[in-house]
Amino acid sequence: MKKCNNQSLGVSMSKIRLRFAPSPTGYLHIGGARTALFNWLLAKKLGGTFILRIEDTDVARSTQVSVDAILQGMEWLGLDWDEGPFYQSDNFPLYKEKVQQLLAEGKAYKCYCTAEALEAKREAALKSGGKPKYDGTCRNLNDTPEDKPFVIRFKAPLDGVTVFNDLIKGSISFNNEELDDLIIQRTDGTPTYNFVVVVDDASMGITTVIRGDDHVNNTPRQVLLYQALGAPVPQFAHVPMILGSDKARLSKRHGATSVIAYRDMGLLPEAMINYLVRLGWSSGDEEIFSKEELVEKFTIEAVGKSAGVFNPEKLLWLNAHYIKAGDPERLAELLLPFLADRGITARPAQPDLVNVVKTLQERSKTMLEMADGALFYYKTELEYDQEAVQKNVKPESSGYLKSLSAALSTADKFDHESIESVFKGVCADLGIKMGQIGPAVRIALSGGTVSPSIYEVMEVLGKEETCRRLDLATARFTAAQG
RNA sequence: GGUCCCAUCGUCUAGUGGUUAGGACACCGGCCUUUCACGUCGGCAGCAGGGGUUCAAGUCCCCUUGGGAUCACCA
Repeated sequence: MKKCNNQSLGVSMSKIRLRFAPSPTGYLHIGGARTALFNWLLAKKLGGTFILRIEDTDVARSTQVSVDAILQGMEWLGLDWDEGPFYQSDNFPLYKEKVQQLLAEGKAYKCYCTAEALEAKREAALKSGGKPKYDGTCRNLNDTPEDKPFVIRFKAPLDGVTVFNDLIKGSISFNNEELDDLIIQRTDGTPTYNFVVVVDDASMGITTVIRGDDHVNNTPRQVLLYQALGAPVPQFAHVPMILGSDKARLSKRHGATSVIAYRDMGLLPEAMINYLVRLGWSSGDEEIFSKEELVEKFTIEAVGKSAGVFNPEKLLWLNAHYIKAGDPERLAELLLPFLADRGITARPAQPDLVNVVKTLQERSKTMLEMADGALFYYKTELEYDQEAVQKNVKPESSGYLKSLSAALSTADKFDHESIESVFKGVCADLGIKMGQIGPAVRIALSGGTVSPSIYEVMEVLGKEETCRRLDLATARFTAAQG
């Protein structure tokens, strides 16, 4: 067992509390899933608490559909939470109270500037090369026009430096003069994001905030807010972004970005977890990690600082690995919906799906591929690949198939070994080599030139069905050759 | 543009002053083989550039370049 460093020891002793706080304005995407995973892993590793909080203060953009999609994504990945889901929309009274507190303490003020005026000033500043920050017009207003609409701004310090030690990126500092007086309550009385996050993280006792890189610039404002509220400042860990192959931020252009879309493409959740964690984190030269191993080995300090490019090929490789290593019974269950999409709506009795899966595990990169590969087993009437027939079926093929079928039908056992020995016996009797009969047999059994091993297919199909397909092909090949 | 962050093969990464710069995906070739795969063996390929510090720099410092994030009454 490795020694803990002081930092993680300190965290674990104070019972770490983490949260994942997505906003319900879309599905759970790759980046969010990884952030959730890192939170989950650290909570599990340190015996802490993982909280799910839905950031729905933007009532206009938040939807229940998105909430459901996020929950579904979390569930698929197996990222369960200890508390929540909490909804920020349930906490409006608390935010109101905290705003009043800051107002009473002179740490916030009412601002009567209109959005239009602000926008104009911002544009002017930008045009003249200045900074587009709030100019502080209402900061020291004496006469307050009570009848006009207003927002409430946080009175940020004008000078000094705000520093925080990021668990991933190290020390990050900002000059306070770069920060302006951010709005904490809108004209309509609803609170804004930066304020709400702080109030919630403080009231929920969050000790460590793991979130996307895109929040680093918000962090100094939030630190200031914690201080103004008299709350302890949590530790921060900003995980780098995930980029597309063009090094631009991952988006729809780069293919599916919802984790559920990957499920529908035939990915296994353990492959997704494994891929996501390795994108930005590593443990020596290891590539394959079970969740249990991750819980044991993961540390937030080992997460890399730089953005990573999403690589679908590697994801696919991991998926192929987990399919190969997976439990056939479970894979059979997971295969059902993909078969249903292909017209096999009920779980077929014959041939046994688990046996079918076993023949396909080593040759499927996705469950979707596996479903495609499984189809021929369940077709009563195969369509032969014409090109394959032309190339591989010779005038003598029908005779070979007939002999094979006859020999097979008298076999007392029908396992891999006995099938092989009968097969070889037939070849010897006919004085031919495997290559002279193999392709035609494969077409007879599967309809094409690509399938699992012939012996395996025969075994799974069973004697009766094997002979039926062989006989059927004999007839059809004969007919085709006239 | 301001601010903040980042920089090892095409990609994900190991590396914490002394290494023939390691692994993985992808790619290429050999082997295995009744097909497709799996597997296996081998190959290609990298420290962005420039200055320092040091006996010694991928590793420390500075600059340049490049990339990203962010500058809302969104989150």
